[in-house]
Amino acid sequence: MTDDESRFVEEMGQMLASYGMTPMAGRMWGWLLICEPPEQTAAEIAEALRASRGAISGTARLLANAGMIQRTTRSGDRREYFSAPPETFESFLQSAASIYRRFRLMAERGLEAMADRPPASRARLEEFRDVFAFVEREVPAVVDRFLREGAGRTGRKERA
Amino acid sequence: MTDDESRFVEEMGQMLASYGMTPMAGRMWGWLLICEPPEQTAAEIAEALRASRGAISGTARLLANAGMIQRTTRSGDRREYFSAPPETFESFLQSAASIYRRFRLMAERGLEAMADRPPASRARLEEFRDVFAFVEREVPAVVDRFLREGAGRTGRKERA
DNA sequence: CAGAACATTCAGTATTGACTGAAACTTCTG
DNA sequence: CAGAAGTTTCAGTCAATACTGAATGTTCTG
Repeated sequence: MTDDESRFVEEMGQMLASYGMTPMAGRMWGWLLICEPPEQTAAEIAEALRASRGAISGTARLLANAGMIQRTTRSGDRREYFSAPPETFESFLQSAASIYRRFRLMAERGLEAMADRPPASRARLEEFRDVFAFVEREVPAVVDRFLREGAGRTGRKERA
Repeated sequence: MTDDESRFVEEMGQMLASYGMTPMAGRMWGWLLICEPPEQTAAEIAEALRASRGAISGTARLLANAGMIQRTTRSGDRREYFSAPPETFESFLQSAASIYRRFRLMAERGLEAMADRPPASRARLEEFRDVFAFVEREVPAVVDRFLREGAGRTGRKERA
């Protein structure tokens, strides 16, 4: 790993950490975005990032749950391979969009909590809920539109 | 504050904390979404949340920077009033959308770091950049569309 | 300008939580 | 089935950081 690459990996670590993930999650994702070959074993990643196997294991699960990486296996090989292919960007975006859903649901819980308050008091939270409900509906549509409009432009394989 | 309201405030604290803000930021925002009157002084907030003045001060700046609350003053009153009116939801969304920009910029930094690598190796990051650039462009448009389409529906004052 | 009312800063404390590394577990090979 | 190769779990350590509260700074009033 060159110095520039190492800096990129480290900055990605800080960035994802600033959004509530762990630094290691950012480092691992960053590394999988630039590494060669694109598929790496846990051991390779641990060595590249100079991290423990335990950290890689936990972080891999976190990233996979967020839809940010892919785990693949090969027959006759006990090892697991991790990668961050283009498909994961979209699933990451879609899972990121679920944040809007969480906010809307929170607003609805709040409205239940203040069920017996006058309408004027509730108006703020109702508006809050409406704004987020709208974005929650529209963002997935934006990502889908990229898949259709943008697919050819970047030479990516068309899907579905 | 009723038990239900207190639970809402606390859950909002946990939720924003999970996205990299402080629990206090979430509590304060949550409280400002449901409190009566909608505008509250630092002293009132500190008492409601049973937090120190110092915490309120720092958190208020954080939330104001993120566009999530408004600070207002009144002539002949040294105190500052905090509130979370509907306008702030949109500015919050817009600042949330800037996250896509950060990701795109990060991809571009990464591409610089691997400038002398073969095109096949760079393809992943290029795709990454393209996806996020697309969403970065489109999400503000979604929010704007809400402002136009949704304004009447929720009885909110039309703007601009 | 003195003093009161409020806001901010910051050093210190307590808590949280990220990471390590050894032990336990799983899965494949001969 | 024994052993090897790999992965996951988890108790413990250490660093990061959220919050407190006293001291400092600021702004308005008489």
